[in-house]
Amino acid sequence: MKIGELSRATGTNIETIRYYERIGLLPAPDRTAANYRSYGDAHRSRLSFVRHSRDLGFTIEEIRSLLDLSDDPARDCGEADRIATAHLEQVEAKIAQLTLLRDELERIVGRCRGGIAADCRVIEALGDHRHCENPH
Amino acid sequence: MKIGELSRATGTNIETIRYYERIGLLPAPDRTAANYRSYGDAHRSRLSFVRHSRDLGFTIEEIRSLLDLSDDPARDCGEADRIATAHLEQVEAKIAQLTLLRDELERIVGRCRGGIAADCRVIEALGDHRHCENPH
DNA sequence: TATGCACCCTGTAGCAACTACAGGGTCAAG
DNA sequence: CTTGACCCTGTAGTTGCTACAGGGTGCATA
Repeated sequence: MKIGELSRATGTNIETIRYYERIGLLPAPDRTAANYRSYGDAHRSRLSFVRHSRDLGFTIEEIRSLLDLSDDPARDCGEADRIATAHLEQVEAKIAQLTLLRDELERIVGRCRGGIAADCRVIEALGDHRHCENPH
Repeated sequence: MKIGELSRATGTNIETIRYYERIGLLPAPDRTAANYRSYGDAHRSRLSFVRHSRDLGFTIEEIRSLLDLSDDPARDCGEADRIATAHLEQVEAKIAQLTLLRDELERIVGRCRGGIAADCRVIEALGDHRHCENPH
C-alpha cells in the first residue's frame, strides 16, 4: 500500500506519516522501483496504535515507550499500566484546572451591557486578578 | 522599574517580558543611560492584564484584540464580550472532550493484571479503536 | 584599585507535534 | 503526449514561550 492509501486507511495526514518515520516512531518501509514508500499490514496497525494513542492524548515519548513494550511481548506489562495511569492523572488534573477556569470565565462573561470599552466589566475583570474567586 | 522588578511584580519570566515586547504586545519602554529597560505603572498593569488573560487561556491574538479595545475607551465593548464568550465555549468544548477521554482511559487503565506484554489489555486497547465506547 | 557578583543587553536556537510549502519525479488514462 | 493525481526530499512555519552564548553595567567588598 502506498502512503496515500495508508493515510486514508488510518485517517492520518501524509506529512504526519512521514514525520513519524523521520522521528523513528514508524519503521522506514520498503520502497518501490520509483522510490515510493510501500506499506504492509504491520505498518498499518502500528500507525493505528499511534493515532489512537495520540487521540487519547499520549505524548510521542509515551507512545514510544508503549510501542517498545508491545514490540517485546515477553516484557512486564506493568509499565504500560503505569504510563496509562500517569496519563489519566494528568487528564484529570487538566479537567480540574479547566473547570476552575470555566467558572471564572462564566463570572466574567455576560457582565457587559453593551456600553463603551471604558466601562467594560470584561476588560476590567481581565485587568485585575482580585476580581477572581478561584486560583488559576 | 527595571525588568527584574517588573518580572517579580507580575510573576512573569524576564525572557517572556522581552518576548511580549518583541511581538508588539507590550510597548517598548524607555531606556536608561546603560540601555536598561525602564518601566512605569502603565507597563505593569498592561502586563498584569496580559498575564491574567493568558492564565485564563486566551491566546496572544485574542489578548491583542482585548488590549486594542481597552486602549480605545470609546469603542464598543460588545467585542470584548464576544471574544470572552467564544473563549468560554472553547473551554467548555475542551472539558467535554477531555471528559470523554478520561472515561476511555479509565476503562483501559487497571485492566492489566501484571502479566507479560503479549497479554496486556492496555496495549491491546490502544491498538484497537473498536474497544472504545466513545468517539474521541 | 581590583574583583566578584547580580543584573542587564542582543540574537539565536530549542521545545511539541505537526503542517505547509517549493521544486522536483512517476505513472496511468485519454 | 499531455494532463492530473500521486509521490519524493528538504526546509520553514506554527504557538508561546524558554534557554543559552557572549557580552556590558553597577555596586559592594577586600
